[in-house]
Amino acid sequence: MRPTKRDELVGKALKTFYAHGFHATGMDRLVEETGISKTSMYKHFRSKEDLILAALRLRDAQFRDWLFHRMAALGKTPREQLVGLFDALAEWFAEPGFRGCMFVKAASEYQEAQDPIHAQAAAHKALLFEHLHGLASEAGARDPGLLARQLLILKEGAIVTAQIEGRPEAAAEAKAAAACLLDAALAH
Amino acid sequence: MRPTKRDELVGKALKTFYAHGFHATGMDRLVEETGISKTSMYKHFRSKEDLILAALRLRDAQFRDWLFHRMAALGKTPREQLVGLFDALAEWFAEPGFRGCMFVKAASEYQEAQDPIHAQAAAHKALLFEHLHGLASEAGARDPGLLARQLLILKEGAIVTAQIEGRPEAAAEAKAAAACLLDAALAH
DNA sequence: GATAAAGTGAACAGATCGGTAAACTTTGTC
DNA sequence: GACAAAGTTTACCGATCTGTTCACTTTATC
Repeated sequence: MRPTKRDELVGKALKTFYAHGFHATGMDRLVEETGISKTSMYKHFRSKEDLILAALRLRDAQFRDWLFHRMAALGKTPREQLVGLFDALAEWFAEPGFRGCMFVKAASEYQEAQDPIHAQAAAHKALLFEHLHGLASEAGARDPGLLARQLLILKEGAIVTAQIEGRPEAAAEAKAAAACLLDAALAH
Repeated sequence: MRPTKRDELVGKALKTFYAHGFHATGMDRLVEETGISKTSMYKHFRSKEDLILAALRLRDAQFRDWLFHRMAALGKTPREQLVGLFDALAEWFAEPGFRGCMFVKAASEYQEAQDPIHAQAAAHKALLFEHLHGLASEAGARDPGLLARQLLILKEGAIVTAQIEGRPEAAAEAKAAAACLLDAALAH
């Protein structure tokens, strides 16, 4: 099973949505940038919303896969992995195409919590929490749920800061804050 | 000098942009919701972009005014004021119309750093930093710049988290993390 | 009470929006 | 090599987008 046109479409749509936003990207622009006919697009997806949802699913899979593997590579112990989260962020911020978190943008443009697009963004964040919660438990944190949530707050804050202010150093600042939290949560 | 039509327009445009987003809000919708004629709008502002910029200026003034006064009321010492930031956030998150940070949304929809809208969002964040930097200095922090940046990262993360996941508790979680950072930065 | 500023409604550009229709061509499979 | 699936081009639909034009009415001021 080679990559189908459908996969190609979703992949390129993801890039375009990420680079220019959802409302700002029209279907005609996707035709130009992907070289795929509009008729073909609407054979795969009933609506623009469906295409956006597919793009977000792909992004979720790609991002979690990348992040969790990077964290595992950057640290042996659970604690080192949690710190590694912020080293991974630093690598991401340094990439030329970095534009912030796609799910924050999605939830930003589709604000109603009932909206499927917003819901999918929230689901992505929930999956990140699960992973960090597991690591915090393994690390022996006093309150692993709280620690995971606080680390995720630092993560979201660093991403937003890096994007708006163009300050990739936010990753290092968040990392230092995370170390402080870990010291307090893992003291015994 | 009573409130002019212009101020009324900017105020109502601000609410509509905040509730529904920038690209998703057309000028015709603003005509409906404000009751102000389109002709009149374009007499005050040459373009939609100019109106957005005016709305963001108003938001910046309103938000900083509210936040800094709330922080001052919630704490006497500089340290208490910095903690109060997160109590103020909790109050904001509990408001019915809470939709996250307007400037994050603006920078999200207008991603190019050169874009005037994006630049204005960044300017707002810089003003927040200035204020916190001053307080951190007064509090006697070892590295007041770093502390201010870390507290702002917590603030941005809490806002994004509260909005996407609908979890206003993020304010309290960020507050606990901030207390940990303050303990470490102010130890002598 | 005349005058000018400010605001109004309605119609209209020209472009773009999401989405569809019909007729045709490529591609892979048995 | 027949046949179906998948993809193509082209034109089109009605709605909406930002922005303009024009003729008219309200409002405040001296």
